[in-house]
Amino acid sequence: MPDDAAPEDERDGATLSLRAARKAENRRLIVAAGRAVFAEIGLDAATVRDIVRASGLAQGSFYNYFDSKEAVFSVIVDEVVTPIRARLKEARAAATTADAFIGGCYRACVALTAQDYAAAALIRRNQAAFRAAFYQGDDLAGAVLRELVEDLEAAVARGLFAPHDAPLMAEMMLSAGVDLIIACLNAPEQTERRLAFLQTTFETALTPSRQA
Amino acid sequence: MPDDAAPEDERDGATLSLRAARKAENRRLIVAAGRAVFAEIGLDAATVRDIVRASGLAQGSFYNYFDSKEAVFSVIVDEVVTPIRARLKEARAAATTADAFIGGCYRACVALTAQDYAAAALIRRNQAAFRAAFYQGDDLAGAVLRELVEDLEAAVARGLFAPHDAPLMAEMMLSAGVDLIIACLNAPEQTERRLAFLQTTFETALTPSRQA
DNA sequence: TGTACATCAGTGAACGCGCGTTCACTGATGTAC
DNA sequence: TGTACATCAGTGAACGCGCGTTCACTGATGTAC
Repeated sequence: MPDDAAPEDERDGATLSLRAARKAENRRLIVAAGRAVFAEIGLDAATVRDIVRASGLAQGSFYNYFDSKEAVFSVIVDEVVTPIRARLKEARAAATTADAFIGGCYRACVALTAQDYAAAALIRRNQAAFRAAFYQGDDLAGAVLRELVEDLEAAVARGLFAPHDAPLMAEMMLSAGVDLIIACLNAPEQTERRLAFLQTTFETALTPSRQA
Repeated sequence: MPDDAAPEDERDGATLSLRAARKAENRRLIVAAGRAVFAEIGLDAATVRDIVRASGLAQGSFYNYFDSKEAVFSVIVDEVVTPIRARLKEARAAATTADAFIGGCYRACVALTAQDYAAAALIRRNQAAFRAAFYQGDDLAGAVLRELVEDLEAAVARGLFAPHDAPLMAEMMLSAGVDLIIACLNAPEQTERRLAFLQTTFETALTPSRQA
């Protein structure tokens, strides 16, 4: 059974041996091929052979790196989610107003769509898998939801938002974020309108007392 | 090519001939089998043979009724969406307060989950397909979104809600409805909490002036 | 440094399998008289 | 009503295909001396 985690052949900071470098490179090829295939036809429809063909390697090589297409997909989900997660945390930590908190989150989503089209297309084509990844609490992707809950509660504590059901609010905001990414990919010209709508709606919902 | 629409062999209200009755019955068997299979393993993973096996018919019979599993799925989507659509329209038409409008919609979603477990499980397992069906504007399923937009705009006109971006609000409410159905299937004990949250949140967002 | 052997990932043909779809045949149902 | 023929949906074996996975073989890389 191959190790599905990142290879750690680089013996303590030394440069990689030729062999280890090749392994790392081939692994990258397979993951990149998986990204392309999953973005185009989705996890369910994709086959191991599709990925192998797209990678340019021989059929048999795949199993030196992964046990299944699902293992590849899981690596890709982590790669896509990690930067989003970082940017979201950052945006909320910097927020001193409700406006900045909400707008920062959604602007980060839009930025992803603009900067990494492939990742956004991947999310669109594998919506259910990404939603599940975001919602399940245990792994890295689930952390996105967990951290949003924490940040919402902290924001309530320091008076940024009115008290509310933070776990459910977080789910709703996250779901709206996924919808936003997909919608902006399908109709980029509506991006600003959507951002404005989300900002107004969640601000109104989260700070009812300040509204007209 | 078989007709994928409902069979109309019943010559103008006369009782069905034996043959036509058998055809109708077999068609029903295939659709019912499709419901079970799609709910369990999803459209993508399902095969024509899975459906045939579940129906009890012979392999070859399938193609007397449908061209593909997708054709079966599309019939099922219509069957599931039609009653939801009717109940939603009804609930909103009867609403004289913002509360009743919002609560009525989501209570209708929950009622579906409670009364037709199979349909809810089908939506959960085929989330992407149902979301797409709800969002695309042309067919029956797309009508759900269209009608919600109309009803929101009418509600604004008669002063029930404050003015807002109705098309985007409708999308968000619909998305939250799908999430609600799935969440209530996964954790029925949270149903009331979720209903209360949606009601509070959307009422606050839609009638900001009346909030504390 | 050079040589000889050990290691290990790459290769692609080959396996068995389940798939979608077809089609000649059957037999029940419908029709004409 | 009864009989003879026409119609048409049901049947399941059979087809070719692409799939996941394996494995004996190769040859480049690494190691020992």
